[in-house]
Amino acid sequence: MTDKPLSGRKAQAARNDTLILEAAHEVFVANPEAPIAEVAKRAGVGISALYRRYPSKEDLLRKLCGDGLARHVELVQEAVEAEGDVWEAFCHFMREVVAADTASITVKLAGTFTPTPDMFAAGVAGAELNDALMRRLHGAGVIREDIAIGDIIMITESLASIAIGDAARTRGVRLRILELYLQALRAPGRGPLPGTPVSEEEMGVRWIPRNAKA
Amino acid sequence: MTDKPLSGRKAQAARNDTLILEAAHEVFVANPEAPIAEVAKRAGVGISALYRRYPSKEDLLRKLCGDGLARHVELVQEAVEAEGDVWEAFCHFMREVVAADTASITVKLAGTFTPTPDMFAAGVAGAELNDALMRRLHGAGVIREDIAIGDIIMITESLASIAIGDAARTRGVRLRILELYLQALRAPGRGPLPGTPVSEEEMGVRWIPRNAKA
DNA sequence: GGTGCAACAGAATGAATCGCTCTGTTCCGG
DNA sequence: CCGGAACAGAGCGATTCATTCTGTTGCACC
Repeated sequence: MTDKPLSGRKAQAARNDTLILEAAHEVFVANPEAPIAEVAKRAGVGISALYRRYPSKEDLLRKLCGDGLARHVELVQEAVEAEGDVWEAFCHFMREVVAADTASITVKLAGTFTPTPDMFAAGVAGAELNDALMRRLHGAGVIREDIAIGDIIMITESLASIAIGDAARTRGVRLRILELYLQALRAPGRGPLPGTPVSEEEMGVRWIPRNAKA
Repeated sequence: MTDKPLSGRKAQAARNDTLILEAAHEVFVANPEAPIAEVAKRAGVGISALYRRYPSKEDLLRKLCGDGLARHVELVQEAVEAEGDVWEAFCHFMREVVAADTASITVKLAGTFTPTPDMFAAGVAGAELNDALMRRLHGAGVIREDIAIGDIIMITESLASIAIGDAARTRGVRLRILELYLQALRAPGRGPLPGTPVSEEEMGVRWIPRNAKA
């Protein structure tokens, strides 16, 4: 049982695993309502290769969203635990979030499937880490005092909506605009902000599946 | 021929005109692919009331988008011609753009219909006015030097993507985040921006209808 | 009080889309 | 040469939606 060549059908299967996930990510970020056939085409495989792995489209979506969420939680954790300059850790975190496109996936796909308990758990864990991150930033006095976590989330989501040209160009532009945000977020602010930040409950609504009748 | 009461069927018809447009705006901003029946329901009229006014869904979309574009051009013009504080005029302009939701409509609907020559003309006029506005801002030295019009457009579009709670709440949050942007845009910046602004050509692509085969 | 018609509501239609299943094919391991 | 895992993609059935069609209503005018 060597594991280098892993030749033949097995190899193709293993390759297809990641091929499919990558294709699905690209396709569904570009268009959350894309047909499953488009994912297959992008991955260069047949439809049955998809259904062999996931019992239904919803399952694939769930997997994708779960991965995105997990990655996001990972990034927040890193930011919370990072040693050294607190502000730099935050900037790095934000750039990573934009680059990994985790906000795109979670926001655009939210409501297209019924979440699993695991995802709820991850969501809760993420929320707590978010709070920890904010406390850390405020404690160090590096971020404007009137900024709450809801603002940060709105920012990442608004950045995720930017799409122009190909994926690389899109990322470049998002990172450019992100820099504007970062400079604006840094304490002290140049002036007060109107309104109130978005609260946890306001965001939670999005996770209920959009099937119920009016 | 009094024109106050304008009783009976005529009155209802006139009322329906605006009712339908408002409903269509709300519905399509919330979901650009919404069925025409939803617009009818929101407007509280039957489907035939729509088809009496617009030959097809595409025509309605065009009308909506055209109106949004026209309004946008109006706002830019005001900003360019405004007397007094240049920066204040710009801030006012941005707040109006966010409040009027013109970016939402034009971006989300772009590509869902074939544009008319008029719309191209309006687009060109708008682009020129945009440039004039930027020249004015840079001339007065109130905006960061490294900001181009493409950045401003990305900003308005990213703001337009924010949606949470009802329309009023959404607008409040957008205005809040806008304030962050405005503070970041004000000269002098706190640091350089990476990448390059989005160019005119990059944006133009979106207006070609999304029908052609791959 | 009847008549024509503009304006309307909403059901019926026909075309398209899409998730999923099913049939047949390929190619590796033994 | 055989069995079966893995696959490609056509076909099916359900759903969705733009548009059309069939009445219905109420106003203006006689």
